[in-house]
Amino acid sequence: MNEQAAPGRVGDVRRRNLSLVLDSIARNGDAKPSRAQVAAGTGLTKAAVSSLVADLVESGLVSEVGLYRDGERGRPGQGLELSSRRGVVGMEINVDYLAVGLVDLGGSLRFSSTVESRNRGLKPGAVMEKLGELASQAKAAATSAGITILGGGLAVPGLVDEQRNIVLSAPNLHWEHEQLNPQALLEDAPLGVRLSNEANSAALGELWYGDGPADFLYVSGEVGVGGGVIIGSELYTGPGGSAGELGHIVVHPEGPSCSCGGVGCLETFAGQEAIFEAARIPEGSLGRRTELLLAALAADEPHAKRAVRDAGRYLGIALASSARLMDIEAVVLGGHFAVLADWLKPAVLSSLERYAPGLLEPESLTVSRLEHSGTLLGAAGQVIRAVIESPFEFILGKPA
Amino acid sequence: MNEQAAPGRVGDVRRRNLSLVLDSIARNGDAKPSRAQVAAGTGLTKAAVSSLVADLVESGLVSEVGLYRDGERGRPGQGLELSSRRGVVGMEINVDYLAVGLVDLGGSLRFSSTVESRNRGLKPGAVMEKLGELASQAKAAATSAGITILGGGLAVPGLVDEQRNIVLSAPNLHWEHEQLNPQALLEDAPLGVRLSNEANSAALGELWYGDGPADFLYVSGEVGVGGGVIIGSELYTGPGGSAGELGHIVVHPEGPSCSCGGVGCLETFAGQEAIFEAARIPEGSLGRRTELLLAALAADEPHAKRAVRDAGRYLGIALASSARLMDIEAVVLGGHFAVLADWLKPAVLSSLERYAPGLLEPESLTVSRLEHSGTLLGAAGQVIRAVIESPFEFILGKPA
DNA sequence: CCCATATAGTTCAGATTGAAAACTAATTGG
DNA sequence: CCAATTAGTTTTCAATCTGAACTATATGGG
Repeated sequence: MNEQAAPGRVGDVRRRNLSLVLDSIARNGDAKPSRAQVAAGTGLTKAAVSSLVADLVESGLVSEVGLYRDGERGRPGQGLELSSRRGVVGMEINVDYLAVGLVDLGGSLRFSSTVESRNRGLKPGAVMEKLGELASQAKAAATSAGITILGGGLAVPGLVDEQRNIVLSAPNLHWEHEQLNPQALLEDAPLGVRLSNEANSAALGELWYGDGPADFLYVSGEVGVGGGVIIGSELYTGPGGSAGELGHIVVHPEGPSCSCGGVGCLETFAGQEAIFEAARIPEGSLGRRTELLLAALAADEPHAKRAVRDAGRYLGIALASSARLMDIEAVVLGGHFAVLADWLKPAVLSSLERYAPGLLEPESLTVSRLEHSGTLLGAAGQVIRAVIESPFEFILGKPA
Repeated sequence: MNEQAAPGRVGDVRRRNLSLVLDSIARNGDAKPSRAQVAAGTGLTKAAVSSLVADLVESGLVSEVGLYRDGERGRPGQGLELSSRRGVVGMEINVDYLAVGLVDLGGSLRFSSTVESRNRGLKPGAVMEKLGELASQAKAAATSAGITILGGGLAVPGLVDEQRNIVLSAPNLHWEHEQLNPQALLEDAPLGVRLSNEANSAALGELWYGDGPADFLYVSGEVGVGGGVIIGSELYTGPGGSAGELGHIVVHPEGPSCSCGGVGCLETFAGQEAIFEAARIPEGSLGRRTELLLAALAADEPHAKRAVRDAGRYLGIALASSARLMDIEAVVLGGHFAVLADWLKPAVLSSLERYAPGLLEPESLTVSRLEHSGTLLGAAGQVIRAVIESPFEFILGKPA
């Protein structure tokens, strides 16, 4: 007999309802709902909510924050919120910088720090050591703010195997099948450290802490062109975990060869390198080249304008195909594309209009406002969401 | 408070376990498992399975089929199977034919009938009337076989709104926003008739009754080029229900204009019309033109060979992009593409190798063996799956 | 100032359900 | 014919929700 689904036990009902209550409190974070409001919102009885909230408060996930005084009749409720004394550390390794952030359960970024670091070509061990120093800063910040760190999320610009903590391939770091030990960054954290893809984390950050709708494609223009697909408020990673690889969609069958071995991939037209080259920006650091490009654009320099226009045109083709294939109705531009948005967006829109008229509303092509913190928030948020979705498991092994 | 998830009640556990048991019996259809085997397979106790099976037998969904006699020691078990006395009618409207089939809960096609019918341009009412005659045949077949019809599935070659029984757009029938009344085809069926898209149904048929793996893209070459995406053994329809539209992926930015208003869509290279035209097959009925094309290919006629090779090449580009974007690892060719597979497949494979080397194994590009019955089985199967997934709801309003 | 009214939250009986264990049923093999 | 073995049922128990009754704490009119 081949089976997979677990049988339903009576206790599963409580698991689910603990999550439901926690989620309800999380969604209404600003309102600090009372037990009675949670009961109304979830459809559970007051009795059940009381019992569930008691468990959540005891575990430290939820705190009571004083009484209501809204001038209404009746006994005032106890406001509930996700504990601001429990946090998760978001971390990011990128090609030219490292970053950490401390996010409390309510989603507030309580501390963050970024350092420049030329990571391309460095061994994972060296990079992890540098990142460890940043993580220590986050731990110190947590201690002084009285925050217990539950876990961490580490985003890298490449394809990862979350289960086994392996970076399968991060071409822009020149990493190939590298075993990491992210747990070492936060040794005492009961939930450990979760490895994730940078574009996917940024997409999730946009979903949870930005203004991404329930369904959208996040497009990250970094050195490569990555993407994160959000469907029904969930990250879609595909059966093998590598969905959203927008950069290697074929946008011109007679286009140039790509580093992936293919031909005419989007990345050969809209990757950072391709844009800089077409715009005739000389070699240099990424930050410097970006400055030069923006200056050239501002000065109406024809090569620069043309480079960005072409990138936008091919990005539009890729988006048209993606939207058709996956029925995507909104797109959020991030990374390099957010920086270039003023010049890029018109080209993308006119390309969309040419290749898939009427498919995407112009208003549904938006630009991320979170910038780098989006990735940190998303990386940490994945751990926070895991707790919200399975508080029961967390309560069992609770850390005091 | 904005909430969506329903609270977990104690009774939900039984709902879930009823489905689990029914699913276990369905998966092991040929083995006719005993209660004890179901218990072992699901992880439930024998006691729980006994109680659950009693409800399922009483509702008529499951029947006991005699004792085991496998020569082992111990009391023999009662074999269980999905009742072969309950069935669902699958129906299909396509451009040049109508079809119905009677499928029992176990997935056997107990009766089927197809008639040629030039439906393009006909009003939905006229087509539905013709289809009603075929449905009557299915009903008569059910009666004489002692099968109670629970519901039906109707597949059409276009985008549908399942909830409201509207065909939003079926360009090849020249239907645009047509309200149907599929319930009228099977008036007494307690579960009604479910409208669905033809390519999606065919994909599901391939999944449930063919040899499709848990994750694949079904590509249907009919008059248009459609697709059905199966992920984790589920149909992926996208937030708006129109995912899988492979036909309008842009495969050449300077390609011809497409009926969708776009440019360079796959359909302009690999749609039936495009292939016939490039192969210089004269106008005529679809069946006749297909015969001529196959004859020309067999005779090594250069235009025909080139037409199919080009179609394959562009199909390969679309598949490369799709596989990258959605992380798809297997493709099943159906419809026209299955008929042309011998000539088409080499071109698709070499195109894949050029545009996305190593992404898809040649063995994971397969050809459907179900042909037309795949769509019927898939259309009916959706109703069968709905019962398997929610037997509790079915038991409540059970028909005698 | 007091009490009717209203709202928040708790307590407790009742119902549903699966687990576990003991039990009954049916078969094989020595 | 009986021990061993496997299938399936019955019984007891614990978990957990609902619903109703109850307690707690506020507002506001007389």
